[in-house]
Amino acid sequence: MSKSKFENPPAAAESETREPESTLGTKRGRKRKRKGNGQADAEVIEENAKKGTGKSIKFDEPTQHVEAPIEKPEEPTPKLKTIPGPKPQVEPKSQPQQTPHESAKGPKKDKPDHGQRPNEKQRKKNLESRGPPPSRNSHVPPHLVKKRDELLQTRQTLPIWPHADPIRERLRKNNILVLTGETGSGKSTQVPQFLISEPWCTKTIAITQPRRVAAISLARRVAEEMGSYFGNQSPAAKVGYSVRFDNATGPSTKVKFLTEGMLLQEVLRDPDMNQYSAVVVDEVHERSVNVDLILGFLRNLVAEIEKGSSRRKQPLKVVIMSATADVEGLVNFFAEGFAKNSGQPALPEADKFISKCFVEGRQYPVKTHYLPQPSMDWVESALKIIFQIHYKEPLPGDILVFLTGQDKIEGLEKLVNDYAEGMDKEMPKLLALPLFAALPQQAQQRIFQPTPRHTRKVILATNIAETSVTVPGVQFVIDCGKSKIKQFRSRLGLESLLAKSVSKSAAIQRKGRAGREAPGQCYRLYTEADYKTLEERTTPEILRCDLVQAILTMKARGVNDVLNFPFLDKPPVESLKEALFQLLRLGALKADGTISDMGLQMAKLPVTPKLGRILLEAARPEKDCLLDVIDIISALSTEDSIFFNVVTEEKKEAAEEARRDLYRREGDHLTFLATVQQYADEETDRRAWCDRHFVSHRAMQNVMNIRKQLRQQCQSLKLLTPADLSKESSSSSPNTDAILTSLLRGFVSNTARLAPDGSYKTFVGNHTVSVHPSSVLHGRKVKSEAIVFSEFLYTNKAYAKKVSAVQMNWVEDVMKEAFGI
DNA sequence: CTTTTGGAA
Repeated sequence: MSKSKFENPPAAAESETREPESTLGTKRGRKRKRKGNGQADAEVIEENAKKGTGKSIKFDEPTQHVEAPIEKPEEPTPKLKTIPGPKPQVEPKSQPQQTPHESAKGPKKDKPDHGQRPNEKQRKKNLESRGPPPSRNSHVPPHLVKKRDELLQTRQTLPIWPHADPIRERLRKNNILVLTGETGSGKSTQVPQFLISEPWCTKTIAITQPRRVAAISLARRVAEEMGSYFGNQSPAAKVGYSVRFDNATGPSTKVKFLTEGMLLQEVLRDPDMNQYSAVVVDEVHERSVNVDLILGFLRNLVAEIEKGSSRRKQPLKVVIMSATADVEGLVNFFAEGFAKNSGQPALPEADKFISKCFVEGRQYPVKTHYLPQPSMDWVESALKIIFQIHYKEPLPGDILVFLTGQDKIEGLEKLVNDYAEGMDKEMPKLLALPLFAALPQQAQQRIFQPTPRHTRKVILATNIAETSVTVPGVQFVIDCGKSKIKQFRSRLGLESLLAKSVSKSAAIQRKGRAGREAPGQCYRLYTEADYKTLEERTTPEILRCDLVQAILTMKARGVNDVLNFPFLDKPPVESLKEALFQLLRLGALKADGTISDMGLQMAKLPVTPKLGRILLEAARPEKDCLLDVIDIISALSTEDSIFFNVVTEEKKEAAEEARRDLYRREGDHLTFLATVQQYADEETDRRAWCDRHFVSHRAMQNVMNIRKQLRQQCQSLKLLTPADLSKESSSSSPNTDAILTSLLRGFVSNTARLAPDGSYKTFVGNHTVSVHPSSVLHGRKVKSEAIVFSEFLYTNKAYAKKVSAVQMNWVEDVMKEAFGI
């Protein structure tokens, strides 16, 4: 293999065909590549398990009895990972057996690959030099060894395989490696295995993932490839994972996949990351807030170790893995850390400290089509193109349509079905399948069922199909070029959710979805000129979100000077300051800006700072309503909505009737409390209870997991004693005043008063806000003098979501306390 | 009169 290629990403080699994208770290960075199909299957399995559709999942019954005092809680949650799925076999991220020679390279290229991959001879040579994996573990059962040896062949065909030795060499020389690996390169599974027997690798290797399902399925795959036990199957297991609700690591764990949030949580206890010899940060191009924080912490830590000012004396190896070819931003980012050390204003030769590596991926070519004219109505344009494809192109070949949201999806679904009815009976049929996160799990699963004979699937999806779900069998992508984006306006304390044009990198990502299994085509519902005007990158989340949580995370980990934290993209100073004030108002910071005891407690709770503050408030003796508030916070923390969203008028009335005993006149929060408590009290058949009440079983299972975790966490923070839990009886009526005033303490700025014209105006900023139609308070004839709400969201207008009625004097009291007026 | 998508001892 050529050394020069290794050190230099082949930027020059791809000039014309390369779609511009080279500003990660300096400008914007965002997702582009995705997982292999096999992994997607695993994701489906895990997803299925997570959402709890599988009948085999058993949840712990509610704790009416005394719960054993928790020293070391043993597996608080069901073992999702071992649930047998329809296809338990996890495939590698790419399917090399299907791409013998004609695959094109990378989603951004339409032309075939010319000799980037090493030839067979080189590959053989690499194998010889490396030899078969050592089989010193004779106690490992034969079936694991057999599986490992079978998988070895597949591993050797991965594009990353020949890079093994260079990667090892680079990391011996330098502590930091920036690795670009395109879709299907195999980096996530192979890199940890390349490093595990290095001389410096005396401890564990951590690999972070943005999503839980990915962490679990990758860990399972790597265990198989290594011929090792997995997770906590055996104390000898060398591969494990750690995600929320599920820690499967043991004393022998050498390779540990974990979510980004989990690593951050570990940093809280162990800022020097002493348990690790290496940290591999995967999927950096997705630029989640957590990944940005991790990169900042790592840069600080590595620089301190280098300087000798850290308590840690052993080196920490860091591998940054991204799907985008833009290494320079990341290299410069880390080089700055070293430059600061040496007191130099400019970077010394960055290459002396930081290595680079580029690994090609595996993708089939995808042909792009644009509209000749801009379209006013892209739902209609999509409809036309669906049928155009259907008439013109032979089966098989499913169509994936990217739309903005549920309403558009349902609209187009109906249109497709209507027009399909009028088709010639001889024609292949069309099967329209919606796909969005709020869709019940069962309906989501339909995209994985085999296509019926003589039928073409049309999957109508949100951007869930961009990263989270890999839809199989897609040969045609239709991309409307828009997606809904959440943006936080820190000045107004308001979030907006609006459809905006996607970035070029997102458009490329969507297009790539057509080239996973065979050459494909992508129809963009806009003109080529429009494409050229798109932003290069999706704005990183850290520039779009409320920074309160990120800053508390930093403060709790010893970063006091937040304004000088090494951000890959630095948010505006005003937003940072606004978040600092917010934390001060919540009592998480002292006046000098350092973290308070309360702030530390909040940082240890797995909820947003506002919700954490509410829990602490409820624990105060004056309020003494923590258990009830935990129930409410659990319901607020789940991503799925508890109450099914009913469409038709009759169903709406039926739901209203069925939920009558849950609804509370005080508002949504106490309605949640009643729902959680009744669900928890239901001991015979919770699923049936949910069906009767038009409540989402999946959401409630999630709520119960969070509730359990919060109860445990509150115990270890000494907010709850085992005695509290034992004397609990949900028959006693809740102290609603205490609950609502506790909520107010966290949601100080989420309050509004009734104006003479019948509208609500926020206390802070005097903005008009409407009660969201999903609230039980929506459309009330008698309005309360003031409201508190959990979310403040602008869509068609500014809405208050999850709303409770409160007394004016309560609001005034809490404002005095928070603002010190 | 309504809901992009991930994530947390």
